[in-house]
Amino acid sequence: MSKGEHTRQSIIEQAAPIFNVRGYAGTSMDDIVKATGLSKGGIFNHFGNKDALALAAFDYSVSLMRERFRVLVAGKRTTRSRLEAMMLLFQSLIETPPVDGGCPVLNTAIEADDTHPALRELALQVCEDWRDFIVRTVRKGIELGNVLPDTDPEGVSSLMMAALEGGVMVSKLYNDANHIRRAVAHLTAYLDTFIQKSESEENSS
Amino acid sequence: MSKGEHTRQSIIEQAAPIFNVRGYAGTSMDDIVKATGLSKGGIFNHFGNKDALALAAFDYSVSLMRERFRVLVAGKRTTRSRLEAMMLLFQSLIETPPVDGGCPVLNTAIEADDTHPALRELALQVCEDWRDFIVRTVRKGIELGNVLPDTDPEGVSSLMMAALEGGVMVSKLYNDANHIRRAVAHLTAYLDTFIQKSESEENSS
Amino acid sequence: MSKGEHTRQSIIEQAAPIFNVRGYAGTSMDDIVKATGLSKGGIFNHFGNKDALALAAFDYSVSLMRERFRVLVAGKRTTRSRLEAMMLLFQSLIETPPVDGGCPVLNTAIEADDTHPALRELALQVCEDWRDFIVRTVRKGIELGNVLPDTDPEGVSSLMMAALEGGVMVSKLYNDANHIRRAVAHLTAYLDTFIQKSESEENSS
Amino acid sequence: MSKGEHTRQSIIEQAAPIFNVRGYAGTSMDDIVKATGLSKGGIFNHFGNKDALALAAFDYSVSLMRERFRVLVAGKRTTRSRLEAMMLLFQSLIETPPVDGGCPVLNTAIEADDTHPALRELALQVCEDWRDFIVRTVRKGIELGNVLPDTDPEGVSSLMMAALEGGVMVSKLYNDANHIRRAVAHLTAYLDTFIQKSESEENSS
DNA sequence: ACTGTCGGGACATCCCGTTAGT
DNA sequence: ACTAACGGGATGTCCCGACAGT
Repeated sequence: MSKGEHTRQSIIEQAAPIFNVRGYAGTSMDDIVKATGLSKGGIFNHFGNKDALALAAFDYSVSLMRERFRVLVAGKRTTRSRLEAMMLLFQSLIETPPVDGGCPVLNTAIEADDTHPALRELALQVCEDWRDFIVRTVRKGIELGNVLPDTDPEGVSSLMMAALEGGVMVSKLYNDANHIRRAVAHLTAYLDTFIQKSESEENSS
Repeated sequence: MSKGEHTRQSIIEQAAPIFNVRGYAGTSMDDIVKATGLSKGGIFNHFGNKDALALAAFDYSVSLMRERFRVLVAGKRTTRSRLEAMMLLFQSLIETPPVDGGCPVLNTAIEADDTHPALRELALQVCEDWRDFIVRTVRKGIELGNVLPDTDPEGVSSLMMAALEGGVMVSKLYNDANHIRRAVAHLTAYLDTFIQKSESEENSS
Repeated sequence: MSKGEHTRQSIIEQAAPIFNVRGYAGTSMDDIVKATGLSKGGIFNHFGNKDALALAAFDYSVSLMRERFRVLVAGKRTTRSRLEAMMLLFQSLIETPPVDGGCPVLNTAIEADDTHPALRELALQVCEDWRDFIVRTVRKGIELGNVLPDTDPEGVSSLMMAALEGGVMVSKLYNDANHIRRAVAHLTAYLDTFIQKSESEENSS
Repeated sequence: MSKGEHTRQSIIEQAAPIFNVRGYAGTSMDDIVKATGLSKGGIFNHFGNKDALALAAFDYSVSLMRERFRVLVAGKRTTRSRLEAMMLLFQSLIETPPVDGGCPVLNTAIEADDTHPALRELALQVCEDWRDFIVRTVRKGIELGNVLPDTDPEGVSSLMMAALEGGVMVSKLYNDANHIRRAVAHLTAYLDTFIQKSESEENSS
């Protein structure tokens, strides 16, 4: 990585938590200047404007979540364990946050949905990835016969995303991890209502 | 209502959706000036600063939700119907929004939790009221024998708040009411797992 | 005094120390509103604008000094005692201030001399009255033979005014009455250099 | 001097007389903007806020007086000539002002003593320097035997500062240099009452 | 005579982005 | 690639004064 790219990456890494905590409108370029120690020009060299930086920072925050998810889901083959990995991802957002400020998708969706199309689009994309993961996992379970055939994958994914993102919001508001934990506990129990108890690793190869 | 109070109320009513859509940091006093047609001096006469106006606007947005909830819960005596009223409240936020911009508690919690203690406190208060309603409703059901005695009221309330607020967020992000509807559908089914089927109005008098 | 006049006077009395402490530019009409408990309109009823109030307040502050001087000089017939009364007036400004903020003439002269002709004129008028008192007192002493005939009344008055106003300034800056006391002590000794020791009351009738 | 420093210095030099004439509260940043031709952003780049600029402007005005005093006192070894240099400094403030608006210490002390601790402190510091010069000069004279041993250095310094600052005020108010001249004339004569007539240069080496 | 309400503009400060210079 | 310096405009707040109503 060239020196310039290194600087660029460093800016992103330092900007990400700031945007995630204060929001797009609540963050000024000067905040980034102070955090990075660079000058204004130095930052604008890498990002044409505040928007471009915010987008990159969002991407970075999301990449931290993706990486964490990759680890959590590694080796998980069963429907249940894969869906549980997703739950643990969100629970870990509260318990051992990869970025300050909670879930970037949640934060960005809430701030940007009516005001900032570009950011909104990004958040939507990530959310869609997660929903897609759930939908595909459930579908595959159905195909494999581990999941009750009349299970609605869309219903499961909507519920999970809602309960997990909502759990993050409530836990952050109360500063109490129990809320997300209870949501996860419920979802875990919920899995049993449509996943066969006999499911085992060999099912999914 | 005196003329001044009328103006004040009018400012609040016009400011509420603006704050709810753009957020606190994303809303400028000039936005309010333009929306109300008043001058800056005229607005600062009623609200000492932006904070005071934002707080009042939040209160107003919440009052609209409270009023809607009051209607939804009116005459509802059973545990199930009362909890369903709460779900319908959030579902209606998407289907027939009382204020533009989604749930003010969600929006405010997300923006303010790390940056604006006064707003955060207000959001927390409202969230606590809702949680309290759920907890008390479940407890009463247990006392009356309609609800399975080992049901955890805190667990129910955390799950419901998470799934409903999260459902609002996801539905707004996708601009698709189906997500909150699916969350509500699940919760409705979930009620059956701890509420006696035989529950009827005469139980709670 | 009618009710209106009473209110007017009350406003003046409460505005005077505020203007004297914070200066004309540093005082806002809202400061006066807060201090009086009246509304803005109530004040503008009595004073067409901020200027008019400031002028009246200055006059009032000066009147307090005049009254105090009247008491100090009462019955004083000799050249020395009359000049000493003037010194005690300024010393008392520090030791037992009739208005907060020091000498209104000094304050107003400093702030207004280059910026506010009306206020400047007022301050100049009062200063001239004091100088005039000194000049006439010395002249009369010369006429009566108590004061050395080659004494320069203008010189005495310029020195006294300078040393007294300057003494007030230095004492206020240091918050230490000793500076004005030392200036007065010097002036008192200075009087002996041109006033006959044998001067006694019968000289001035 | 770098370009930035040059600009900064230029701002100070143009701001100093404005602050000295109109006072801190009476001067707006726009006044500075107009005087310098710079934009607001350009000025705030060099001074974080109005206070910082006012402080720097005060320092600059004082530095002009210090430089003038340095010239006046250069080569002056006798008690009398050194004290006379101080008098001439203040007299020159009226006759050939280094900054518009009179003595910055006087102006600042009057405006700031009850309202602006930082400015007050600065003014006090400078005043203390001057007083200290007088006290030390007189003390040295006593040690050298040129000054009457029972002379009170504190008394001399308080009187001189009072008469000189007060003289500046009166002369500015009347727009007539005679007042400060008369005060200086008196002080000059006053020196003879405690300084030996035979004092000559060889006394102080 | 006094209050309540409001307009219009000023004020200090912040903010995004650009440019010259190295 | 990075800094220093700056412009131009927006932002929250203050401030003087006006006016309607009582």
